[in-house]
Amino acid sequence: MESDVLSPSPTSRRMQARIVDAVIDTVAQHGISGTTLALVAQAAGVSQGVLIFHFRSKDGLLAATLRSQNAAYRLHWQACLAGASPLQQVLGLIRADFSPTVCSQKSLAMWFAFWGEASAQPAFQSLCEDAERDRAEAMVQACRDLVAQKGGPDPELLARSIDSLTDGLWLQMHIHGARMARAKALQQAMDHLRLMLPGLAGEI
Amino acid sequence: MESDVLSPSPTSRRMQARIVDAVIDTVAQHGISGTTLALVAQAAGVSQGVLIFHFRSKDGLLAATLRSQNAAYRLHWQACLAGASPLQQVLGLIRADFSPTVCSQKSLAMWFAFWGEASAQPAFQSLCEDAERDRAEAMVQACRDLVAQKGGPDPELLARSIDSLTDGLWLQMHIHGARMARAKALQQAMDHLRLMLPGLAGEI
DNA sequence: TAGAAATATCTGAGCGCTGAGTCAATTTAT
DNA sequence: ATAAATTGACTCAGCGCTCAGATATTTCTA
Repeated sequence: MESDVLSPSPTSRRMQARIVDAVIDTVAQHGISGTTLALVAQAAGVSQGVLIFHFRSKDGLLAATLRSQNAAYRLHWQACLAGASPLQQVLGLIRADFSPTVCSQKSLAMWFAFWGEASAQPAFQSLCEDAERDRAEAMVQACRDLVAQKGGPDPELLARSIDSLTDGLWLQMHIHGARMARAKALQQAMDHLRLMLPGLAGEI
Repeated sequence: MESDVLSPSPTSRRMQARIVDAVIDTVAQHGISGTTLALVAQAAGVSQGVLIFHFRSKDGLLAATLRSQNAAYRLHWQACLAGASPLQQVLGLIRADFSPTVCSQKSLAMWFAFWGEASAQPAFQSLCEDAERDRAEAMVQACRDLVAQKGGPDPELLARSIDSLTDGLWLQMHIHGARMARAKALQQAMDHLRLMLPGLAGEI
């Protein structure tokens, strides 16, 4: 049986997760061009052969890692939606993007590494695209509900502004490292939101 | 004589510029991990040896390319400042980020390729950092002047919001390719600016 | 239930190939 | 004439990936 996404035994699943973690560490530290099977195997504490056994090729390994992180990211922001008020949904989506899990130095380095290679690897491109699009739709929906309830600017403009802002803050956190800390970025995002929703300043 | 940045003869300078152009094309198309001396040499129409002769190593070649693009970017936005009113400066800085030269698909692909490798290559990191910082300072100054003259929110918040927004739009243009076109991104940035400066909506 | 057979997982030495960098020879500029 | 610039064949370290065999896990049988 092919050891792809389908039918992984528990043993296999655990090993694959361990390898994916090692890929993230390695990519974050060495970039994609510096990531070799030897380094990943060493980081995971296994032999090189097992990487190919589970993922067929280096590209398969990278794609699986990207899919895995996509899924984790999605679960993370979706958790903020259920049963929350529109305002809480918007705030939750923003906070989710600045939570320690999602935007650690390591995580950012990994995302940017993949984004950097996306134009060269169409497979990466579409995976990256999907992740962002679903989340953007959720933000538009939350903003529509919020504006319908409490007033404010055009909800689509608001949603896209928030998305662009958080993306931009990610870029700055990545480039400036410790000089643009997570807390500072979140603060900035919230200040910005207050500016765009002056009527709700008290509630933010 | 070392053929570094110092003392390039006209012949040398022309060849180096030609090689740097080839690097940009190659990196944009194949990513940094897919960029080889052979590909760059082919794109430039020269032999591999000459790349090493002028830039010592592949890393030297990439670093020189990044420096060159940094300088071009800086010249480009600085041209919008001289003798312009504060509002025109702010608008000019924004427009500069969305001009065809600066944010073509190729250019974006190159920047993201380098940003992706920045965490692995400290040399890239600091080069990327410098470029953004100077431009951010110019934006803060322009916003201070603008707010002093025409009123508005806290100028530093305004400046950082604009910077984050444009960075985020770059990310979206890069990831979504044709689906987030340059004109649309610029439109979005301007809509956003009107939202933050309602008093100046008529002038934007 | 024990234990054998079958399958799934894992190892690590090794293979073929590619890519960065060298260098002696040649061409071009001063 | 001298130095600078360029070539392209070459080296060799290191890469992705293979594979024969070892080990663990599951399934079958009595």
